[in-house]
Amino acid sequence: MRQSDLRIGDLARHTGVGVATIRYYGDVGLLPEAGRSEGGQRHYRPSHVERLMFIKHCRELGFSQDNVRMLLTQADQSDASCEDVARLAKEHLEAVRKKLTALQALEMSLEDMIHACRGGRIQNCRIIEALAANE
Amino acid sequence: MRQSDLRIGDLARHTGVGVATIRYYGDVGLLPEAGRSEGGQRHYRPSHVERLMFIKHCRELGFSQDNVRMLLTQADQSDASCEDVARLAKEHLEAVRKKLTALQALEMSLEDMIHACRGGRIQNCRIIEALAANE
DNA sequence: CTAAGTCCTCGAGCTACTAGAGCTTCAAGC
DNA sequence: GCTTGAAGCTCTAGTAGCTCGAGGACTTAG
Repeated sequence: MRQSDLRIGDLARHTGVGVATIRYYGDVGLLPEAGRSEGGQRHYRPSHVERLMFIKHCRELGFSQDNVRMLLTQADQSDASCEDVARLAKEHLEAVRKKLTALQALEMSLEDMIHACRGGRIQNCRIIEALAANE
Repeated sequence: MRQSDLRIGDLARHTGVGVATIRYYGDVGLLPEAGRSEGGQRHYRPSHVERLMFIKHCRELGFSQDNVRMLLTQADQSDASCEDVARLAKEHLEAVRKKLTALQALEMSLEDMIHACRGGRIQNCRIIEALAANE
């Protein structure tokens, strides 16, 4: 274990990623396997910090694990064109926009339902009616 | 099996809910258990169609299974006040709005990243840079 | 009676973690 | 050197809400 190495808890504090999640990322191959102490405890190099932050940012932006994997692979090929990266990002943006549209529609429906409700009994409740409607 | 009863496939076609999903709703108690033929095949009454449509609408509006369960319970109490229903709907609307806000922020971040990218190599890629950034 | 279509159960798989049980290792203080 | 408490380890299972597949049984038209 070198001076600059971190134990899993330190890495967690440095990055804001939970200990269990870090182990999980190792298991699924997002984060390269850490070195081990004689007792079996993981120790991480500074490169792990960078990589984990990269992963964290990707996840915060909503990229799936598979996409993160691709982005990591790309990030390692410094000579390659960044075409694929841009495409991935654009596709993801498209997906986000679709979700936004869907959510907005949903927001409106809910608003309508709620505004229609004037209190009272279930049997006259507009919300229940709306949910039960055949169309 | 009465004239008006439906087999699971018919119910699926009538409601647009998949066969496996209908069975699943039965298993988890959202949809009351169907009657069975001598050979063990389910047959559904018209009331099942109504209930399933109700569930479908709820799910389309993004209510969780637990919330759907509550809404169903309420819907059955025609004399009860619709207060709880309205509260549930409002809470859900709030949750939807929060998601919307988060997604919009995400959309902007992605847009910024994508606009910053001018093509070229990974080593100069602004997207990768943004993802790798320490802050 | 047969064949095609539909249905049955049971178990596993999906995403991306998260929590807990039961045990071991590490490091600081005495 | 010893103790002790924090932190680490592995493994299993659980979360939400379905979805799919295997292997077999039922149903119904011809």
